[in-house]
Amino acid sequence: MKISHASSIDDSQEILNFNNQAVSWYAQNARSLPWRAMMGETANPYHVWLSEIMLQQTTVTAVIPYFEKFINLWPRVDGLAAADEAAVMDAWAGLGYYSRARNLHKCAKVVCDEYGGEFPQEEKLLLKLPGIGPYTAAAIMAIAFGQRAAVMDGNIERIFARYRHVEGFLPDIKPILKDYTQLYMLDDSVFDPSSLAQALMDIGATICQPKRARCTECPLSQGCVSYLDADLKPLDYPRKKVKERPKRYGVCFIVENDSQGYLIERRPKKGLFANMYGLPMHMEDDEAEMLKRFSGCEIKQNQFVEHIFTHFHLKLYVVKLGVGAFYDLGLFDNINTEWVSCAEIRDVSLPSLFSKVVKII
DNA sequence: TAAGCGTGGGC
DNA sequence: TGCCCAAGCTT
Repeated sequence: MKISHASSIDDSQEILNFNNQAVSWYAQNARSLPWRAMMGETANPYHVWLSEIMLQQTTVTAVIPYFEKFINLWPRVDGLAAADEAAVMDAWAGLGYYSRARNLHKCAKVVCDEYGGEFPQEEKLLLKLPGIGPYTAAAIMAIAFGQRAAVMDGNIERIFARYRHVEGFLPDIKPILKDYTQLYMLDDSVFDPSSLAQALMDIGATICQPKRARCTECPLSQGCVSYLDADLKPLDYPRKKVKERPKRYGVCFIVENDSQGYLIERRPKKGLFANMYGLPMHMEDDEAEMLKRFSGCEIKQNQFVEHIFTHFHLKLYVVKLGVGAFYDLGLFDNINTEWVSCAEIRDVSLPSLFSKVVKII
């Protein structure tokens, strides 16, 4: 049996079953999360928005402590808008994808300046806000405001790729999967869009997982093509094109000064670790060339940290040297530097890469 | 359009 | 250990 995504998708009874199964399952199995309004509670749009931004490409486990921290520091959006950008960046340190923090702060200001501190209840307007893209706008519409929206995150993509057996590779098949979300996520007079969206995300996170599919526990299995068809395996979908991760090399400089401590850098507003504090560093693609360039500063073969980014693998040598020697390397131009004392450096909010470096000092 | 952008955890 | 992965957005 082979069902193409073009056939028999007008089966309204099947779609109704899908919705019924998902929502009933959610009523019994919803995860309890700090930002989540449970049955009978009213959703807080600020909490929904903040959590959705933090959860972009980030695990629930990692987000929870940061969400709590932000809500304690800034219980409402107007407080966040009034905060210094540096304070927001510092509170975000360690969570990754730092442009999210900048956009979060910008977004809070727009919401306060242009919308009186209330998030607009229109998807078009939400999409214009910094850091809010198609997924997040739809999620806020559904979860915060209970309105129908085609919510499609990685979980929901995966569920529909398996449920409807969509061949082809991500991201090519995204438009097809998007069509399915619009088809299946029914009018809000029939099912609560908030429950439905969160149901699918919980099912994706706990049952229909990327590397494991607990199909016998899945409330959607009775309609799932790649489960029902003996020739298909749910785990094969969605297919993805694999990209290789290049290896890059760098040197990180511990610049000490007896009277003033360590040299740190406020990084540029764009690029890696945008706008965050860091230690002076330099990266290159070729290891031999880089070692040659810095042959003057006695790089030790066993003094390095490794760090895996989404798009490259970094081996970062760590070198101690004095101010004069550092100056002679010619890296000082365009670097926005500050001094911190030896005691303070461990208290500066740093991206995890630099925290690793500080630990081996 | 595709590349750039972090981090910690799971297997 | 090495690789994959998580509630994507921006340029």
